[in-house]
Amino acid sequence: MDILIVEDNKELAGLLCDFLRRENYTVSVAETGEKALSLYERYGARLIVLDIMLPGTDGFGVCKKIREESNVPIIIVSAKTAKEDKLCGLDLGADDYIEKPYDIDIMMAKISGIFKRRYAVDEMADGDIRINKVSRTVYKNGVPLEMTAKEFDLLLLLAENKGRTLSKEYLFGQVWGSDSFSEQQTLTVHIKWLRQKIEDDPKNPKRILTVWGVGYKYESV
Amino acid sequence: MDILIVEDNKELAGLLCDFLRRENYTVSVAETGEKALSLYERYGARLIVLDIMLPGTDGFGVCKKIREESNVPIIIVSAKTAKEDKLCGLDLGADDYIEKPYDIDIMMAKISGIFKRRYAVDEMADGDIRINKVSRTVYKNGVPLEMTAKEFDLLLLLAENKGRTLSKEYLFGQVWGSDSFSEQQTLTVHIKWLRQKIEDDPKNPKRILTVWGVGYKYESV
DNA sequence: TAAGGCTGTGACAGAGTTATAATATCATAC
DNA sequence: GTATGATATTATAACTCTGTCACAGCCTTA
Repeated sequence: MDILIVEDNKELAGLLCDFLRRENYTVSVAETGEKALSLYERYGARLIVLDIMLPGTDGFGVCKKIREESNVPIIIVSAKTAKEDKLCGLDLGADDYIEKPYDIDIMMAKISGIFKRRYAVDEMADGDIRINKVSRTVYKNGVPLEMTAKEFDLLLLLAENKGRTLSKEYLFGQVWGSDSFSEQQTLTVHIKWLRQKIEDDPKNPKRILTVWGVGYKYESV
Repeated sequence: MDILIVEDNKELAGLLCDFLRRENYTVSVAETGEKALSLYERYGARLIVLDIMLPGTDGFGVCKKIREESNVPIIIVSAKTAKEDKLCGLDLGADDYIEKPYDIDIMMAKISGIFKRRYAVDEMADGDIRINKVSRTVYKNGVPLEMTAKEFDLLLLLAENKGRTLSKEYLFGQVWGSDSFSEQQTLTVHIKWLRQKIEDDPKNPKRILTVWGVGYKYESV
């Protein structure tokens, strides 16, 4: 499981849950401290969003318990805004202390940031293609593809501009870092190699499309 | 170096610096983005406290540059309180975004928390490899491996950035503490020695992988 | 439909990068 | 001062990447 939300306000929990699932995280919700601990015991989590005011064991207690055995990132969320409460939460080992009500975009950004840094995931996905910028690996249906430096740069540039036609001059300038564009062929050859690696049928490219007389564009399958 | 403060307001920087030194952190202050980057390149840091409004390259630029090659914790501190600025900072990979003026106790708690979670971990484990930072020993399937200082530093750096491709320049800068990078070969030779110790089959490395034209990365088996 | 320009393909060689082994230098402890 | 181990350097080998070319095939336009 990716994220465990500990929150007794069902509406709030549901909202965050929806946003997270939309970003493809797997999420569970616990409404009491006890449930949170047992869920964490059984299934673990890669991040915990923890409310302080809970029936039964409160958030501080949950935080303390979890920290006894794990460094899993914990974001405390609370309507308690007193400095003492924040210090208490931080001392107990929470990674962050966010005041209620919070902005959902900020929360999402913090969560995604923790995942990126902690689990080294900075990926863009498009259909069965997944491009991991941090490790510079490309996956197709989960299978890693060996990419050379130039191939990776070229693919990333195209994929980040999905649907947009990029001129050959532009592509060359960005990837080769030069405006000379001496050899037109160089680019077409690299495009060919790229297609051989990521297209199902390199002869009939579906992802990296030629735009005649202009350049190339990346499209979803 | 433990903490790099990037802040052009000398008074503010001095204050934080004093508090931190009282807690026995080693601290440096950079007053511009450029200085920050060159200091980080040369000496590294275990945490960066980064102001946004700086003369020259602003904090966002510094953050971006650093994130291109490192997961070092970054706390952004700024008088800019707009949601967009916060999102921008978080998107660039900052661990936290603290508004100015901030409470020094909260800041100290956050810093100490980051150090505890991130560095006060005596051991890190990854599959059958266990790295003990205190004794500077590496275990493979419980069997201790003799590591030289350089080998250990290199392995730890790679392992702490698991999944992230680290450039040769960065690796050299961090382990050899120099930006000269005079001798490319030095690094490759040490990589080879490392592989001989921790890879099952040093000829077919599965943990320390070459990223052609870029550098190396550590991956779980 | 034919011509001309644009793109795709396969092969190859050279450039550049990395791996390896051997040797030299340095620091440290004895 | 010597022995030892760690580290740096060097030379060479092995390998991968990249750019180039020639030619084939395709698209567009007249």
